[in-house]
Amino acid sequence: MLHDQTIGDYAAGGRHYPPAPARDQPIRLKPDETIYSEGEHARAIYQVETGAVRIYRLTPSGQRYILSFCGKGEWFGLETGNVRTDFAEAVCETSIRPFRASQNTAAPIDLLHIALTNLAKAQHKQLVITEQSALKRVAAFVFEMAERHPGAREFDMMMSRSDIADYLGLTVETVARCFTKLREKHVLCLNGKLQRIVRLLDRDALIALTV
Amino acid sequence: MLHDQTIGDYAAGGRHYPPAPARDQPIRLKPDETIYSEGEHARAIYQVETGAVRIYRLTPSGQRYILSFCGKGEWFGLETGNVRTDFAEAVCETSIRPFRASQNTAAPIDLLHIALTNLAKAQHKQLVITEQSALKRVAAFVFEMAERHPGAREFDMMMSRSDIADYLGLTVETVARCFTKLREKHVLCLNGKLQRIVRLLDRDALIALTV
DNA sequence: CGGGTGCTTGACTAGCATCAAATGTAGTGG
DNA sequence: CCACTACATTTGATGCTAGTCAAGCACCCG
Repeated sequence: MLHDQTIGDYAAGGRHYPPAPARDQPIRLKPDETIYSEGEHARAIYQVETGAVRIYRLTPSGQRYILSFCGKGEWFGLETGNVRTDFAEAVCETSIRPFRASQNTAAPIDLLHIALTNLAKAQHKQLVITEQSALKRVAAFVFEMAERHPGAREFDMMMSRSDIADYLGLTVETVARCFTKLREKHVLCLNGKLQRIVRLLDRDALIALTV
Repeated sequence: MLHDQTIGDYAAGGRHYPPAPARDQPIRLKPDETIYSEGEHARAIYQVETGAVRIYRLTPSGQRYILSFCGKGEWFGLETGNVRTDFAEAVCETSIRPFRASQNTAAPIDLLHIALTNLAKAQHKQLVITEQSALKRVAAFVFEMAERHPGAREFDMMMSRSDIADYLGLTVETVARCFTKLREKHVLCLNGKLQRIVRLLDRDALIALTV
């Protein structure tokens, strides 16, 4: 009976064929609702169906640092051990699907592929962050968000300025200033009461900024 | 015959039981010798036996960014696809052991565990880098190096100042200034003609700096 | 001795954090 | 309908940190 086996267990002893998941019911979440917290026992991994999730840690000094945002189709919650090392929260109205380690039913989840994808994301983020200049980082962020809405004239970032700041290692003020710079350069427009709806005016200029 | 299968192949199609490795002969490397380069076909993963390896990328502007240093026992070279996305070089006299995907012989390699370990490393590094203040970053780096030599009075970092700078997203000058500050604070001594041999004087003070 | 390399130090500057305040929008209650 | 609060974003003024440019030092080797 594998039902109580945790994700961490087969991450640690991954010599075994990954147990097939039992497809659980999707979970609907309100904005800022917690999915799991640091220190908890890791029982499942998740796939985002709609909306977005933020994965973050709190430093000893209480500062929040957002490791990643997960959008539609992306996986999160895979840990090295069987204890959560970070927090997961819904950014907005979100629906996620949990997968637990249980008896073989359907096709097994490709945990290795998920881990490698997340690793590639984390490495790319390292480059973005150290690639100093606040404007570059914000441009890279906007580009990343735009890639999630291919072909759309406009899209909603959904994250607050402080989410973006904690993601990019900047302050809220600096992020706001960068957005106004991007507007002044006619790279994008911001709409919506919270100015989170982006309309890209000059995609090439945006890309040029991230280089 | 799986002999020509690449790492990327079973990373992408990882639903299969990881092929058991053929234990290849160790490779001895001189300082700065290349192990693989961006764009090459990924044929093997490696484990460090002695010495150290730097994994890095070059930005479009030609800047080097070091993603990680791999020390004794650590694995590198596992890619999402079958093409190298980064460079690997020996930092110093180094011996590594390659593992190729070939017919089942010995125990299979736990690729998932390797991927998750590297992911955890990458995430930790994100925190270190965004945790502003050059001194904190350098302190965290020294601590990381010290952890690789538990119980040793002294140890050789082996990396040059510019390696450290490219790893932490700082400049050589800033790194040097931080080391002198650490000396002034009597946290450590530096010995050797290249000032790369560290003697920790106040481990607690070092840890306090990284918080 | 001269040149090369890697580390350190100094002077100056640009860019981001910090502190503070203004703006805009929505919601509440009189 | 308007005053008032609450919240997120934006803007402004100022200081500090790390980057930049430049020079100096220590060591090694031909």
